[in-house]
Amino acid sequence: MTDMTAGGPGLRERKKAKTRSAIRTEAFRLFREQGYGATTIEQIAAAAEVSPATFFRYFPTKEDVVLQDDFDIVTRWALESQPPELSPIAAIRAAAAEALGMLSPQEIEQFRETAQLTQAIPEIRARAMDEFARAINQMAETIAERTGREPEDFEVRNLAGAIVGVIMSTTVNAAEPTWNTETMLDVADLFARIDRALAHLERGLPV
Amino acid sequence: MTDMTAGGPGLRERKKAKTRSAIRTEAFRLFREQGYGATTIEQIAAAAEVSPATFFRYFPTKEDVVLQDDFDIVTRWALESQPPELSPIAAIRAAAAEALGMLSPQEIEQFRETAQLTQAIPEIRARAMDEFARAINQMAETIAERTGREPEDFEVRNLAGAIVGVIMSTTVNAAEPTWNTETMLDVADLFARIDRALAHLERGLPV
DNA sequence: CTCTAATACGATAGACGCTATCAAAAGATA
DNA sequence: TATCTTTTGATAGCGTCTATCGTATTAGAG
Repeated sequence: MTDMTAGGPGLRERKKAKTRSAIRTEAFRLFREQGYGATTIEQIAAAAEVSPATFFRYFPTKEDVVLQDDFDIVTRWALESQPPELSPIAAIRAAAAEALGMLSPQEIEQFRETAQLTQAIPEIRARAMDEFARAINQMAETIAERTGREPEDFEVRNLAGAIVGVIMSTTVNAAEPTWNTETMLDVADLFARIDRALAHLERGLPV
Repeated sequence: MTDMTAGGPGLRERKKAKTRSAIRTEAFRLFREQGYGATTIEQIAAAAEVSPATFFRYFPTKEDVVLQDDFDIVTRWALESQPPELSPIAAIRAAAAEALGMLSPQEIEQFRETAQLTQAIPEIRARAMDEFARAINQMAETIAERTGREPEDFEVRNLAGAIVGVIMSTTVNAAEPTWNTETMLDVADLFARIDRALAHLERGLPV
């Protein structure tokens, strides 16, 4: 038995991670240069130096190149490490701030580009909204743990829905988006709005 | 000048409505019999006795056959006809109950099938979630009218987000859906849950 | 180092959703 | 009837995605 296995992930895993990263990087570059719709899988595969078939081994659909980020894992971790005496909403606010602080400038840029594509491309936006729905279930589980109630509890799920809802309201654009590709998106500002929305919810949404 | 033009919609419009209805009816029948994914546009077009090209003239995508219902128009109308002294949430609750009452048994059945497909088919569910996002904007406009504030107002949009969020939480399944196609869906029960969720929100979401 | 089993890859073929174009058919107008 | 507009069908084509199969690479054991 050789000793190499103990160290890190094997050679195979490293190559896979490298290929995956290459595909994503090249895809985003092409999206920037030509736009999402005008970029084909064939082009992405060629740029990443893999076959088109290999693309689909790493990402089930074209949309997943954009959407499969690991950010929600970070958020979830940050949320679970909040002190239990905080109220659910307060814990989320603290976790969000913490998660934002943990992102490297590169990751922030990646996040920014993802968010931008999410707003601009209908298919991607739809998929992102679907993940909001799954977020309700996750949120319900977290709230259930903190309050000692069941994740299926109606009021627990309802609170989770309201939290996700107000976060959505900060993400979804108010006016018809004026898609001059110039519309920059400030990640820090987005998080500030989310925090403000949650604070408003905590006060009972007075209008 | 003949008198026929004065009466109702012309022959052209009637044929169009008929074709549209035929496509939808046949599509839903095939979805029931074979499932959504296993049904092709070609089959739907053949069953409705039109060409595949004509299908796309009536519905931009396959998903739209399921999703383009006129229910939200009904809801919107019911909402605007609520007395202005009601709070936004109370008005929505009253409007929902009223809208449900206005549906014929056929329309309820159509609604039921749509909701079922929406939960079962990922692509459709994603599209439906996207319409929830647009619903936030509509809701914000309605709330703005009722409260005399701007639709772009942060707190107005936030309240709209929370309302749509709790409605989502009643729609999205809690547990992993056990998709034995047997899982029936009771429309009246769904509306009851929505009403309960809004009442809970009105009380400030106590847990 | 060699052999074997497991795994990833590339190449190919094909189904399906969807778009574009153009000529034919049907409805409206006079 | 004659003319103009709208709707339709037929055809061709692009791009996403699936399935299959032979090959190459890696892991693990003798």
